[in-house]
Amino acid sequence: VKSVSFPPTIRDVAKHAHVSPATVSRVLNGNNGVRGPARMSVEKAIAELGFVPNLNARRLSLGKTFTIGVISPYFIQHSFVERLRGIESVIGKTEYDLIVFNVENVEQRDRYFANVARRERVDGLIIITLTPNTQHVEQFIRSKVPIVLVDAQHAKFTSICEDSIMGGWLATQHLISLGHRKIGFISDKFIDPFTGKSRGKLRYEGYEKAMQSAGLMIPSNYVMTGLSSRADARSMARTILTLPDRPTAIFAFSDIQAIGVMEAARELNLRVPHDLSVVGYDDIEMAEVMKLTTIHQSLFESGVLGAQKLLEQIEVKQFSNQPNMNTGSLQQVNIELRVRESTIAPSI
Amino acid sequence: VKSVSFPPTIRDVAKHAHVSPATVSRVLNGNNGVRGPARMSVEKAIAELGFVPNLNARRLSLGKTFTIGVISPYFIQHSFVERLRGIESVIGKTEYDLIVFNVENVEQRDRYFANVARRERVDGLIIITLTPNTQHVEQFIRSKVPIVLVDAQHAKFTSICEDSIMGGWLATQHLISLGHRKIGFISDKFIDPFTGKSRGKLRYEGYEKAMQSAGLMIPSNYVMTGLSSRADARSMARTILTLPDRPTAIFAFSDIQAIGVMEAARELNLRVPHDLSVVGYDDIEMAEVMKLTTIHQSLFESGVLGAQKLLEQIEVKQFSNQPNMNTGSLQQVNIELRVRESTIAPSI
DNA sequence: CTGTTAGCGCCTTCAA
DNA sequence: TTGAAGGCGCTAACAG
Repeated sequence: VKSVSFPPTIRDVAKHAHVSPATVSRVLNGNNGVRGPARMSVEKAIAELGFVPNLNARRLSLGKTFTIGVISPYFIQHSFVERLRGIESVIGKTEYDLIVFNVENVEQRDRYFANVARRERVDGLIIITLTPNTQHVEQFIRSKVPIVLVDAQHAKFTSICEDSIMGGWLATQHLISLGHRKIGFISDKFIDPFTGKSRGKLRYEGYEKAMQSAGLMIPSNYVMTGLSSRADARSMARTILTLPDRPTAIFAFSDIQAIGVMEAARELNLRVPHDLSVVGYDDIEMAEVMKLTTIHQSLFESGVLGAQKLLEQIEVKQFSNQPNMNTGSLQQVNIELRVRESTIAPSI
Repeated sequence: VKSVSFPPTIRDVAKHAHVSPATVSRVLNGNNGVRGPARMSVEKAIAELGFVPNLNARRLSLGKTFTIGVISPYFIQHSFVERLRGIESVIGKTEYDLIVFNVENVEQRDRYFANVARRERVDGLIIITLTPNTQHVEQFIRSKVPIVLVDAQHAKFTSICEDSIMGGWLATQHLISLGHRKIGFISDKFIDPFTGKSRGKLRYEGYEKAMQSAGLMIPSNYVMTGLSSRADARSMARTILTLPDRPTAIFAFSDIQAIGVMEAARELNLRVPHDLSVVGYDDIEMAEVMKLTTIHQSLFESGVLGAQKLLEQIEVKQFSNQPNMNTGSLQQVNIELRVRESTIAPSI
């Protein structure tokens, strides 16, 4: 028995099998022709020593990181977990590791965008809910790292998101067809220095379109935007619901906000749905529990799609050294209206 | 201007600053004496070229990975996200990257345990909710990788978890002091080939203790265990609540299960809390929305603690090459009863 | 088909 | 204080 280091290296295996390290490397890396006997003894040695190739050495040698980065704001956001699961379900089956970055403010975002989007850090990057600005875009392009946007959209990058205008329209149209004529809208900020363009703006456009087609007015105080938390939505809803001529229905940007609206209604002794109909967006687990009518979007699937698109781009880049081939493509995720018990015809 | 590769290497910087690579490395790695002028020109060159050291090269050279792994079952579990956030809040401030592994079945778990717990893969490992078995423990010790358990406990490893017996006792005692005498208990499986020992067993012990102290019976059909999902809890609750002599209160292993219980009650036209009191565990966001009485445990804090303990172990290991110094220490996370509107004195 | 050699980018003795 | 040289473990080009 030769002296072997722990963990064993490729050289230990080579000695053990009486071959050269190169040969071991060859059997490791697939089908390059290695003859029967040599291959056998190498495989035997690998098994005996419990050899596993050192990932860092491979990374350095190959100039690949075998790592996919995920940058997302607000890990706590319910939609994030679902998307991460989707991403993981794809990446977990590959040789890539998944490394996550949570960003909570502008500085952190800029730092991560600059430091993570480098060829030596990740082979690909999935950015969730953050829309890169011009400066970021330049950095990204220069870095040549394949990038996919999920729940955000930019002409220069493959983007995965639902048709928010359609979603806004569906939700609003549902309320209109129930007979509502006074419909409020609550959202996160339409534009925000942190996340960039919000999906809320597009959902508003859908809302607006439906209202206009039905010949309905949108009083300016029926529309409020703020932070995306439940508490903020609750306070916005309180404002709208105490208006002299309050709406009979509210469409909220997200389920979390919609639940905030329901809480505000409860505080004001308004029964949902009899006194107030509420529609949310996302169809998180809580929506089902709360029997909230909502727009279902497959968050998990958006993660899956994002990961798949990214892997494709990485592959394309490896074959033809022309990065960012597919960029700008927009992949829409299906959405559909899920009617539950929070919406009903207006009683007033 | 010299020709520089992109991204620039330490050699490019050296040329640019008319010094040797070693000198650059020295200024990079801190306070090793580098004289004023040399240091200045190196720093200038670094800034001008936008040089960032190649992480993989550092990793290989230093034999460190600058990576912390997190292995958890069920990414979707609400508690996971909170804990991950806690972990991230600590690790994000360090030079370590966070790499996540989602395990969904026994094979995957064993594979990750074997492949991830290696010095060349991670500098430390946080394992959530999974109790390692004897074979895993051997592997872990042999690997010399610092490991911390969160929401699980093992004598050989630093463990972070709440006092589940106390929690079970608190919840049950609350119901008893309200006047309940017939109290059911619903839990995930006490022992499971996948996760190992469940916290549920300990919570049961607390429940049992409180019941016994109060001289109350625990009919065997008042206790059920199964999958930890809402749906499974709902079906278990349905069974218990349709018993000829049904309990007036149910204590559930988790908030998610408690909500399943509430749903079952709703289906059976039992009002919560008037006809049935329900207590949960964890205090996830949904618990507040559902006004569920629950045991609050600081999930975020358990992540923070786990990460801190791990970093300590890594540091200790670096100074004295004696790994796993602190092992076996058990760090308890605070818990407290949060009384909301799902519990009330029994009316029957 | 297989061994030898050089190199990925950095860090760290060892001399000077 | 600084430079030269060698090595981390693996892969790939080039001989044989």
